[in-house]
Amino acid sequence: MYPEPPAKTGAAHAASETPGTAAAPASAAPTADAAPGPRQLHREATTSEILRLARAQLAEVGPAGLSLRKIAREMDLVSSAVYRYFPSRDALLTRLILDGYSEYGAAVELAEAPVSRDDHRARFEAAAAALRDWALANPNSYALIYGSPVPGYHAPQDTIAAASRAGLVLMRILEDLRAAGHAFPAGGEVFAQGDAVAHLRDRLGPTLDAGHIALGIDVWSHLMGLISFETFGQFTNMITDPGRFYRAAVAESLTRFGL
Amino acid sequence: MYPEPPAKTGAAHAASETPGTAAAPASAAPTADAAPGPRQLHREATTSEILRLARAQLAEVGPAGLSLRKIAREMDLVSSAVYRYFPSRDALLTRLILDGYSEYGAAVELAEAPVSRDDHRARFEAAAAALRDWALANPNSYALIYGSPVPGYHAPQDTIAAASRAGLVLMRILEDLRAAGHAFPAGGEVFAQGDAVAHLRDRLGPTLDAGHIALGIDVWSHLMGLISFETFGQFTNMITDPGRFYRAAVAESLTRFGL
DNA sequence: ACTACAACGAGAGCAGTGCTCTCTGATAGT
DNA sequence: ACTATCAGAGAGCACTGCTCTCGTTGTAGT
Repeated sequence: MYPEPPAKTGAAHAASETPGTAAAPASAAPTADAAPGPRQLHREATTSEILRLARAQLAEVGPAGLSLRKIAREMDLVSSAVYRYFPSRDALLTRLILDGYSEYGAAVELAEAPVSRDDHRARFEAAAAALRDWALANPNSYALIYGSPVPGYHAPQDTIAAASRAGLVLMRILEDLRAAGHAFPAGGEVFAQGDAVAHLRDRLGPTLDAGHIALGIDVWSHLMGLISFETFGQFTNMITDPGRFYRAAVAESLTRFGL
Repeated sequence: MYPEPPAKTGAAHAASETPGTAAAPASAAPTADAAPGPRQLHREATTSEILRLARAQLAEVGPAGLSLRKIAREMDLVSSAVYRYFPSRDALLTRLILDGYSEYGAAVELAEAPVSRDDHRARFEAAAAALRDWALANPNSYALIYGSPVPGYHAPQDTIAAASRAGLVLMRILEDLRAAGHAFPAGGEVFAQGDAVAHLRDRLGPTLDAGHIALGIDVWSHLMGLISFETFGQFTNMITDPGRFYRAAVAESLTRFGL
C-alpha cells in the first residue's frame, strides 16, 4: 500500500501467497509430491525470478520505489502477467518482508552458532554484532522490516512470528545462561512478570520466567534502537564512531545480564 | 521521493523552501519587514492551508499516501498551482518533517517544563513519558520523522538540527544533574570520550563531558527503540502492557544515571 | 486419445500520481 | 499609467497499480 492505489479498502489484506500453488494439493498424485510437472517448475522459476528482481530493486531504490511494471519489463513480461504470481504489490512486499525476517534471523544465527556454547558472553557479542552488521549491509531490507510499516498495512500473523527470529537468538542465550545456573542481577526485576506474552514464551523453554524474557526484549529493543538510529541517519553529527558506540552499548547490556 | 517520479537525479535535493519568500528580500522596503503586503499575506495563508491539509492527510494515510493532487482538489485548486508554493512533493515532505521534529520537541519540552527543576528524576520521567505519548498520539508523524527515511532522500542540514530537539531535553537534565554536583555511576564510562560529536556539544553547556553525552544518547536511543517497536507493531504478541514495560525501562535508565 | 479445464501471457484500458509548460488575468511597485 | 511579477488554469507527459478480456497451451480425468 505504498503509493496507495485508487481507493480500495485501505486495510491491506496482503495475506494470500501464490494462489495456484497453495490451492493445488487437492488434485494430482497424493502418492508423494513426486512429480513436479514442467508447468509448476516454470511457475516456481518465474516466481523466484520475480522475487530476485524485486529484491534487487528493493536494495536499489527502497520499498517505495518498488515497481511491478519495472519488474515485468525486466523479465520481458507484460505487467498484468506478474499478477498471476502475486495478487498485488502488497503481497509481493509481504513476501519480501517475510524473507527479510528470515534472512536477518539466519544471519544472526549463523554468526552466533560457531561460538562455544558455554561462552555466553561471546555468543551475545557475536549475535549483537551480526544484528548491526546485517542492518548496515542491507539498509533497505532493514528499513522494510523494522522501519515504519506501510500505512494501513496490518502485519498478517505470519510476519509477527518471523519477526522474532533474530530476537530469539538472544533469548536462547539467556535461556542457556539460566540453565547453567547463572543468577541474573537483581536490577532486572523492575520488569513485571506479566509483561512478556504467552506466545513468545511458547517458543522458549520453561527455564526463563517472564521477567527475564522481558529483560531480554528490553535489551533487544535497545540494540535495535541504536541500529535504527544509525541506519536511518539519526546519528549524523552526533556520534563519531557508531561502531564503537554500539559495542559500548553491548558491553553495558552484558552487565544487565550479570556477565 | 516516495513513489519516485519518472527518473530525475535520484538524489533528492528537497532543500529549497517556498522560493518566492526566500528570494524576495532584495526588493521592497528594507526599512524593516514592516509591510506584509496583501499579496504576501495571501501567499502565507495559502501555504499554511496546504500544510494544514497535508498534515491531515499525513495523519490519515501516512507519508506514502500524501498526494499533492488531492490537496489541490480539496482547496479547489488545480494541481499545478500547488507548485507555486512547494517546488515538489519532496519539499512538502521536508517541511512536514521539520515541523514534526519541532512539534515533537515542543511536546516533550512542555511536559518537562512544569516539573520542579531540581527533581531530576521526575523531570526525566515526565520527558520520557511525553516521548512515548506523542509518538502514540501521532503515529504517522512519528513514522515520518523517526521511521525509515525516504529512499534517496538525504536529510538536508536543517533537519539534523531539528531532530535533536526532543533529545536535548534529556541532555539538559543530565547537564543540570552534573551542575548540581551529582556523580554519575562508574558503569557509564564504557562510553568513550570521543563518541559524541562536537556539533552536539556546542548546543550544550561545557558541564557535560562527551562520555556523559554519549550515555545520554544511548539511553535516548534505548527509549526510542522501545517506542518505535511499540508504534510500529513489533510488540504485538510479545508485550502485554507496553506502557508498564516502557515505564520499567525508564526506571532502569534512571539507575544508569545514578538516580 | 480426447476433451474439459485451469493456468498463462498479451493487450487494452481505467484511474490515479508527480511534474512541466504555456497562457491569461490580476496585482503591486514604479 | 505602465510594466514586471505572480497566481492560477489547463493541457499534457510519463509513470504507477490494477482489472478485464481473449486467445493459447499445458494438464488431468475420462
